[in-house]
This record gives sequence, structure tokens and C-alpha cells, in this order.
Amino acid sequence: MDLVPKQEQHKEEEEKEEEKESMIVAEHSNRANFGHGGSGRSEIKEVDFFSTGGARRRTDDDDDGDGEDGNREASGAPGRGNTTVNTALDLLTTGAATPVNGEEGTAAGAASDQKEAATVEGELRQAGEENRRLRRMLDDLTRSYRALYHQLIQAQQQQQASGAANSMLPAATVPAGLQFVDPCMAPAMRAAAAHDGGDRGDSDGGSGSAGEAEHQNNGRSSAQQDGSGTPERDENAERAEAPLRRVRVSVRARSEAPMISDGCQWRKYGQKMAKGNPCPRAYYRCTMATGCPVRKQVQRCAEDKAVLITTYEGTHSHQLPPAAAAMAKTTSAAAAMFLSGPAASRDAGALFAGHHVAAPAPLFQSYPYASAAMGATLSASAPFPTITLDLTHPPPALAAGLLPHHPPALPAMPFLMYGDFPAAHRPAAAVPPQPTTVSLGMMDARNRSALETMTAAITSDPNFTTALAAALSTIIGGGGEAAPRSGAGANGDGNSGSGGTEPSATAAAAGARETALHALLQRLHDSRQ
DNA sequence: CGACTTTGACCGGCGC
DNA sequence: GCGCCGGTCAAAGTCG
Repeated sequence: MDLVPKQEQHKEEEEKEEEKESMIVAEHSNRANFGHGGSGRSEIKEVDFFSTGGARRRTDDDDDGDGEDGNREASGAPGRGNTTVNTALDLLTTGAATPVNGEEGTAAGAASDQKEAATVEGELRQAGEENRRLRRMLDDLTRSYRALYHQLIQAQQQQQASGAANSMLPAATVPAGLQFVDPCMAPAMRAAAAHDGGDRGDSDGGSGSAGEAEHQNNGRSSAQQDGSGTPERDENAERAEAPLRRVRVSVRARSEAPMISDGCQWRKYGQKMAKGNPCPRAYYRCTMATGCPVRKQVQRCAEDKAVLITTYEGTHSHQLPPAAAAMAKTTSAAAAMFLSGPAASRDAGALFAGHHVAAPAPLFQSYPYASAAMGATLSASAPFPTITLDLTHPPPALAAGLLPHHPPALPAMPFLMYGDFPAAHRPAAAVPPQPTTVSLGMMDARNRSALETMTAAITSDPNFTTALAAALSTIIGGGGEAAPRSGAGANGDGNSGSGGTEPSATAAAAGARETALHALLQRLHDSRQ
């Protein structure tokens, strides 16, 4: 709560507005959707550049100047297709200007114009070829990326299979924290199903996942399976399971705005002074659909007030707007990669939270890249398991010079592969009712490299914070799977024919992972003693 | 007038 | 049992 009266505050803001204009422009992409007052309304507008740019770039095979829109929208994303855009614009301009000159010219002028036109035409053709070449490169990168991810998924599935068959890891030995996963997710799924009434493609499409969650629930979900789950009922169920359900994802990012924009509509319903922090904590709930259970808390960091901490909790019971969904798609892969588990897209928060509750340090010893690259930490002291993604520092990989450069095309990669990201690649039956084994896959060199590349690419995007927020709000409880699924529908790409695999290498990797997994579980178990 | 924010009250969990 | 604290509710105020 500000001590300054609102009107006075408003005046001050108006006065400051002009001086700040230049600053605002600099951070416009973040700021435009922000603000408490009626913030929700206008927020949706700005966000969909990821999808538009990415989708277009992927779907448009012809050079029809489509890059113009996509890149205008993507102005916040440095290096993404700038070449294409600028080239197109220049060419169009030049081409348009040519006939005008030609019309008014004398004979000599006409000759020179003709020559000029020929030159321009040549340049145009050259640029067109360049465009096509770049698109091919982009396609290649996308293909190889999909193949790589496919291999990762397969390896993890193998690991799950072996893990399930391995009697060394009975459920009884699983650290309690790890068991957070299913209760966390099942209510969320149920909530989504209840709110959607099953008319949503995503819900049906995700029946496998929901089914997994319900199976994992060991019959607790049977009450919901009768299809009579009303929102009130779900709410009760959620409250009953609150201690287990509450898994949060927190994003720390530097921002002067009162709230980071994530493409969703939020309504403030409370504000409290939290202990140990002079800055108030604001509570928002998603208002994009009546009864959407997603909530978020926004608070400034006590140590550094420039750092905005946004904490998401819950599962959207509705489809995200294209803008938010697109960004969710964009970043959910990054987060999923960070979480590095086949179920990560579905219940990333739950998985990590469970691990963390058990033993954070051993976890991150085993997850050096995930934790380091994304600046992620897990809070044990929090009342609920909380993943914290610290975006206030450059990823270590970048800082250490591991990724001294990343081609401009790379940032587009994550945006292009979501059509077939996690859900599509994850057969429902492949996810065992033992989430404990799911997310512990160790990253091999290739995956590490991919992760670092993605991290570098994504975090270099000034809109990453915004995008990540959108992703997290969906990842936390099923949105992460909804987004890619919807993305598959929107992009029409599906996952058909994704690359081949290397069985032997995969099996070896799975074996190594399993060994490491066992060691890790043992340490988790020991740490709880 | 409806939607939203503000803000004090209320509730439940948790530690002592 | 009591008090603290985080989270939510809901009435009142604000705004467009």
C-alpha cells in the first residue's frame, strides 16, 4: 500500500510521464502491459510476437514478405530474422520507387532507370535467394533440434521403464517430497477438466496425462472420475490437499513495472505486508475464465527493490489467449528443458519441488547444468515447494563464456519446436505412476549443449521474463502441456516423423542415468533421515 | 454502472 | 491454548 494518496500519486505519475518517456520506450516491451489499474485489460495485446514470428517463419515457405509483420512484432527479440525483415522492407521500398522514377524520366533518364531497375531486380532476386537459404538453415536447425529432443525423450522413457521395473526403488522408499507430484497435479487436472466440462480439445487430448495423474492418485481421484466435479467441489478437494498440491514457481526478474506481463488477465484481490520485507505483496487471481484457480503473488525483493518476484500457483482452467499460449509454448520448452524430465512439461514444479524438499544440494550437484544455466534454485524454507528462476543474472554459461556467441537464428529454435514438444512426445502409458523417477534423468553432453544453447538464446531475449512468466503459469499445473498441445494444433505441425534415435547410445545413456538416479535417490533418502 | 483496486477483517496453519 | 503469519474475503472506494 502506498502512503501517497492515489490522486496525488496519479498527478506525480503524469508529471513524470514525460520525463520518463524515453526510458519507457527502452523498456516498453515489458512495461506496456503492466500496471495495476485496469492492467489486465490491455495486457493481452502485446504478447504474441513469439508465436506469430515463430509460426510464420515455420509455416511460410514462400517469400511473400510475410516477415514484415512477424518482425515488427518481434522487435523485442534481437537478431531474430532481422535480416529477412530489413531486406524485405528495403526491397519493397526500392522496387516501388523504381517505376515512379521511370515514368517521369527523359530518354536518358529512362535508360538509366532501366539499368537501375535491372540492378534492383538482381538485388531482389539475390535477397530472395538469401531468404530461402536462411529459411532452409532455419528448417535444418529446427529439424535437428526436434531430433535431438526426440532422442532425449526416448532416453528418458527408457529410463522410466527400467526404473519402474527396478524393484530397488519401491514406492515406500521414495522420499516423501517426491510424492508431491501426483497430488499436486491431479487436482489441477481435475480442476481443469471440471471447468472445461470436457469440451476443450486440450482436456481430451490430455486425457492420457490426466489419467496418469489420476492413477498416481491411487483412487483418490475416483471421486472426480464420476464427472460430477463442480468447481466448488474441486475447490474443496484442493483445499483438502492443499499442503500437497501447493507447488509454486517463482520468477525473479529485474523490472520497474509493478507486475510482469504474461498475457493473462489478473485481478488483484489482496495485498499484505509480508514479514521481513518492506514491500507489500500483492495477490492476483486469473480472471480470464470464471473459476480459474491460478493465482500469483507479486512482490519486490527486500534486498534489491529492482527485482520483482512473481510467484505462480495453480492451473489455468481455460485456454490461454494466443498471445499467452504462444509465449508459454515458447518458454515452456526452456523450462521443461531446465527441468529435464519427460513429465516436466506437465508437472515441472511438482517434480522439482519434491526433489527439493528432500535434498536440494544433492539435486543440484546432479543437475549442474539445469540449475546453473537457468539460475534456478529451490526453496526449502518456503511454506510450499517453490521453484525459483532467477533471471536477474545472466546464465553462468554465458557469463563463463561457454557460449560466446549464438547465431541470430538460434533464438528462434525453441519457438519452432513446440508443436511437438512434450505432450506429443510422451505416450500416456510411458509415464509411470512413479514420478520420482521421471525427472531425474541426467543430461548427457548433447542435451547439456542444447540446454545451454537454448538458455543462452532465450535469456538473451529481452522478453524472456515476460514469456517465461506466461510459460510458468501454464507449466505449473498442466498448462505446460496444454500449451504445447494447443501449439501443435495451432501450428498444425504435430510430431509426426520426428527424427530417428540411436538405440545403443540411448540405452547406455539410460543406464548411466539410472545409476545416477539410484545414487541420487539414496542421497535424497539419506538426507531425510 | 460495472469492473477493478484498496484495505481491514477473518480464517487456518504452524510454532512455541 | 495462544499468538504470529500468510492467504483470502468482502465491503467500500475509485475509475472509465
